[in-house]
Amino acid sequence: MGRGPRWCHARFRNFGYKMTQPREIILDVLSRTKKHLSAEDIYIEVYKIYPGIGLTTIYRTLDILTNMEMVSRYDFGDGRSRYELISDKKSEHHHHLICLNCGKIIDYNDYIDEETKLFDKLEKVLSEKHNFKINYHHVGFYGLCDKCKSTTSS
Amino acid sequence: MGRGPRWCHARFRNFGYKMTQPREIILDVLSRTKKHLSAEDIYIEVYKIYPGIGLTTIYRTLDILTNMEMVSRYDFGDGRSRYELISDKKSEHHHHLICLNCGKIIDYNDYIDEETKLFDKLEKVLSEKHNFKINYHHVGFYGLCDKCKSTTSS
DNA sequence: CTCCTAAATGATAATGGTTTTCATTTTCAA
DNA sequence: TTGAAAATGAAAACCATTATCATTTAGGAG
Repeated sequence: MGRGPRWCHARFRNFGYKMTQPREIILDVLSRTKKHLSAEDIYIEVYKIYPGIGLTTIYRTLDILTNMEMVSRYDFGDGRSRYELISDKKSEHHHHLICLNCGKIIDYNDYIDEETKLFDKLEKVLSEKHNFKINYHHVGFYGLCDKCKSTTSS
Repeated sequence: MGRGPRWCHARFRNFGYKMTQPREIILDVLSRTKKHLSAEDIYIEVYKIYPGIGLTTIYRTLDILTNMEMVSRYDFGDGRSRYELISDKKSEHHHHLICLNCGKIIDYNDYIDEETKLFDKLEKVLSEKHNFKINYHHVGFYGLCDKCKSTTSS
């Protein structure tokens, strides 16, 4: 997705939105990380550059970006949503390992071709069978990471 | 999982929990539905049979059942968790289609064998590669259901 | 069966992420 | 440059979930 500010500006326009400084900075923060940031994480980063920012604007911008399909929203079950810029590169498609103890998230794309093949087939079959328009899918493996496996008593 | 009250009672004991009437009723409600109930949904159902019930008990029991791996908790992104009794029958293993507009959830198990095969392999590879103990995985397809597809303007 | 203690319960209050409200500021096309 | 629509941010509201705590209950010991 990272085609620079020019491209983003046009895209915002196309969706009937205006490009503003807060939005630019939020996009910038998202593009500079590989982590899965929460709204507050993003707020803290944006605040360093633009202290006038309000948490509300973060939420509103993330909603817009999600609707524009520039950002994925994930619910990993820790009570807050996490956001990730969608890459335009197919090679960066990935899914997640989520640690139930510490919340650590690992991206993986092993066997992604096999997965893609199966999921393409599934999407086709399911969308026809249930007359369902599928926009995207989420896959997550939940468990205990390296550290928590040895630390946790459970 | 539905091996009757006798079996559940023993299982509770084994985990150091006591079997109580609220817990029995909650299990009963869960076993009588194929839907993906929220805590409040469950509260409403239990209330019909046992009006003394408190919402706190629903949450606590669901936590216990989740830890005992008798129940799956899902976050489909609508701001509330949903719960589903885990079946002991392999044939009832399934994943979900979630409507982003109305929240309708459809279970599917097409190509579940192929999926299982791929996921078993993935779990093996990923758990070794990242030294990660995988407990379970979630797969969800998000989009618009039959009705919402024709209704929604977006 | 009766007691006793730890566990469970439920009413209430608190928490915390997210959304709404609304007066003010900003964008951008004319 | 200007004006109308869109965006912003501070504050309050919302609402699912969790913590607190006094009371009740389950179920093993005797």
